Amino acid sequence: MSRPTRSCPELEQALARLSVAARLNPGDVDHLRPLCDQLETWTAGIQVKAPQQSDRFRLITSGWIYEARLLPDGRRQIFGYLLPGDLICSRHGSRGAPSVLLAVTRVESVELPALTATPDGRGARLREGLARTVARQEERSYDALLRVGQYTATERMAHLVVELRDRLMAVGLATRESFRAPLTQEHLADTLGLSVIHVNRVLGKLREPRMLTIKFGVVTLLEPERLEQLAAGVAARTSVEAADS
Amino acid sequence: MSRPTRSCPELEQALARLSVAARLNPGDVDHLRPLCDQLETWTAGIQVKAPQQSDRFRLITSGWIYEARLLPDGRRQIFGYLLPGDLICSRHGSRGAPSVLLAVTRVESVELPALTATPDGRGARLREGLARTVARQEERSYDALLRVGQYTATERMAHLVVELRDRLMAVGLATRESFRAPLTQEHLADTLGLSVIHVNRVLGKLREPRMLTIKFGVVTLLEPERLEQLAAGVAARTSVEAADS
DNA sequence: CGCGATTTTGAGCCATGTCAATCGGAGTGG
DNA sequence: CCACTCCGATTGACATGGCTCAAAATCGCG
Repeated sequence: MSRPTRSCPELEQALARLSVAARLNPGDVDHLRPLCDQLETWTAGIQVKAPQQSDRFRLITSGWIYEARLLPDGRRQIFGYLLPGDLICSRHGSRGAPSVLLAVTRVESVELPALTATPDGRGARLREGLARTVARQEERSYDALLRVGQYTATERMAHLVVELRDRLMAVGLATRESFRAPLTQEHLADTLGLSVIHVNRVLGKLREPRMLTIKFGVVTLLEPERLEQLAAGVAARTSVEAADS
Repeated sequence: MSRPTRSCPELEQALARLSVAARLNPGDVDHLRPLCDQLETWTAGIQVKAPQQSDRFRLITSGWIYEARLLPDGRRQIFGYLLPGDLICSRHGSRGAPSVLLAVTRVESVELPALTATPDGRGARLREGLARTVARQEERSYDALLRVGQYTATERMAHLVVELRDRLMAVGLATRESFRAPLTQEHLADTLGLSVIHVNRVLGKLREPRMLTIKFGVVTLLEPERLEQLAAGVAARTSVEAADS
């Protein structure tokens, strides 16, 4: 649970992604790496505890987490996913009404060191970078709101798939056309504000014209361009119907 | 545009609300008040510019603003509203894709002073308080996401009305049963992810059983309890239909 | 009084939801 | 290796919430 972490590809990828998102320079990353010694692992389906202190962060090195709020009658809204390279911080789980973090798969993470102020300004720089990264993560809720509030079911699906692809591409876990995703159609439904059955139909409608397939946890964007257009909300509604006729 | 502000009830209310949200103590408020000298006003319908620097804040003393993203084909998602006592900061308008702040009514605001570190820790305390307040404001996007993703049209309306009432009550601009809101049904529609016409129907369905009326910009919660239940997502779907039969 | 913006109403349709059943793969125990 | 089971994906029939179009009524305002 707290064994010193040997350098491993997952950690490197996560740090690389973090350094981009937080605009760190290589020196800062090198400084950070040996200090990431608090490894923690969660098994699939378990609830993930965010750090208590608001200034501590865990960096996900592998696995998927979703954040959601549950209603008493069983409805569930998934707010979004935390992927390798993302940060878990105390803010998660305290969005007005309580929300929960749940591991979709087995998840590994390292705790970033406490950022004490240093004379060379590195501490402040890191702190600021992490804050920016967390802010970016939170901004995704606005994308999600637009998606659910204004998009059609097909557009929503495209939007989500493109978002996940772009984020995974940044950590080297996706190409422009494909990535692995441990999501069931129920996850997709609760993320997009649709019923499971309608998600299935939408997937069928995107599969026929060979635009998108989701099979065995593998997402394949057969026509990335079309999907990106759909995701941007600029594709005429008709372009989908035209395709499958 | 930059005349010294005389003490006025609006400013006092806004400061009072801020002091609660940011957990300031009276001394801090007294310290802040005379420094709020940069008054700025926007007229209804105009775009509101957020402060450039990320550490500067404007406190709204009167008026309503909405934040939205616009799609090329005319669709619009309203993310939420900024009310008296809320803070405008640089983060607004930069949520991934660009979003805009638009004044619903005439809006007045004051710029809070720059927060320099002080020996007595007041600067740091204020800074932290403001950050917490902004964070709280942003958390509302998660409420909105749940609302649009999982709630029925009726529940969405109740949820929004209750949210606005609660926030306005905190600044003394609402009672438990009523408040003034400068929103058209089109605003409501774009906030709730519904069509204008359906908003109208929902309002009709809430008006008949005398639960809620929106008329002349005045929102009246005739049955606050029922609406609060609807807003919490715990009211059986049937309770509404039962009521209007 | 007349005009534009907003609200209201009606008819009809489509997207999406519900219910129920089947199918398929993955694991498990015999 | 097979039967069983469970979970997720798929399909069909059907119901309905919410959308579109069109038009009338109402309000706010000059």
